Amino acid sequence: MEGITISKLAKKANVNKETIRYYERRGLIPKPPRTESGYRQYSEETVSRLRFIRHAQELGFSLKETLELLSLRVNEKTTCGDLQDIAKGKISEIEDKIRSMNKIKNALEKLVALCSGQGPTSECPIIEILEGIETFK
Amino acid sequence: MEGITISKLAKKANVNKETIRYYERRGLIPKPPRTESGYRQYSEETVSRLRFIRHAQELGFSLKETLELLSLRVNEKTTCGDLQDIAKGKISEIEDKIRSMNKIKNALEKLVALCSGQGPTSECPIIEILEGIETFK
DNA sequence: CTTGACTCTGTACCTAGGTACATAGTTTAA
DNA sequence: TTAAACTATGTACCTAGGTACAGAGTCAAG
Repeated sequence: MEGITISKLAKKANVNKETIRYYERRGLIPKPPRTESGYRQYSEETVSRLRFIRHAQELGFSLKETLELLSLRVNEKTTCGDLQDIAKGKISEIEDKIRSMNKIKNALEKLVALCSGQGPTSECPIIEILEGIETFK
Repeated sequence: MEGITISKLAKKANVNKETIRYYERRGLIPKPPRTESGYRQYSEETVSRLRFIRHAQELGFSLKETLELLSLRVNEKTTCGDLQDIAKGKISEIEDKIRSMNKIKNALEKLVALCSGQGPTSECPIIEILEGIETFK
């Protein structure tokens, strides 16, 4: 068999076979040529493509965003600056998330500080505060 | 009608009606008494309960964890210290998430720094690196 | 007493990112 | 040549946290 079978590709790119078919459905990887009996035949290019997708995921891009990234790449009008803008946007997004996580962390730390760690839950300020009306974000 | 109807409750607790029914199914709020015709009749207590759930959600607890929190509360053997441990565990979890987000942010910042912001995507280091074999986390 | 606003149940649908089958056909190695 | 190991398709299922109907019954105001 010429070309890489789906299992081989899955191993090479370290993803699940079903995930490859799922990506094909979502349009993240092109529909590969088939053998006469219908088996998918992949090239090394698809390995890079899957690697691209995986890296983008690791950077916090969703599959939808990754698809946009892949589409931008083949668009002649897209410039390096466009990609830079996208990356910068993602950085802001991540900064927002980090800020929000820190707020949550601070709120939890306040709860822990208030609680003596002793006695029944009926006297626990953690519960009391969770039930309270005031938001403490 | 004695008791609070589902719509009133939804307004008071600032959640969707369907969400209330969903929480009932998930066991997060107790099944309320019904009128003869089958209408749910809530008490003020449920308002606090919903408030509890919402606050827990804001603190990053999942519905499953919130259910555990609610169950702990009614367990006589649970101490204030148990709750403190749970809150502390949540703090560690959040710290892990923040660390991971910072890694992603750093990686993205490296990409942006490498990219001149000019020229076609074919020469963009962002694309090149996303395609590359090395992980740059 | 009618009409609009409300409630009930059940089920389907949604996003995100897949995983797991069942059933049928194909390829390969002993 | 036959059994194991592959592949195909389609569909259902999973977590998380809900939302949106449809169709039927109920309640309250004018």
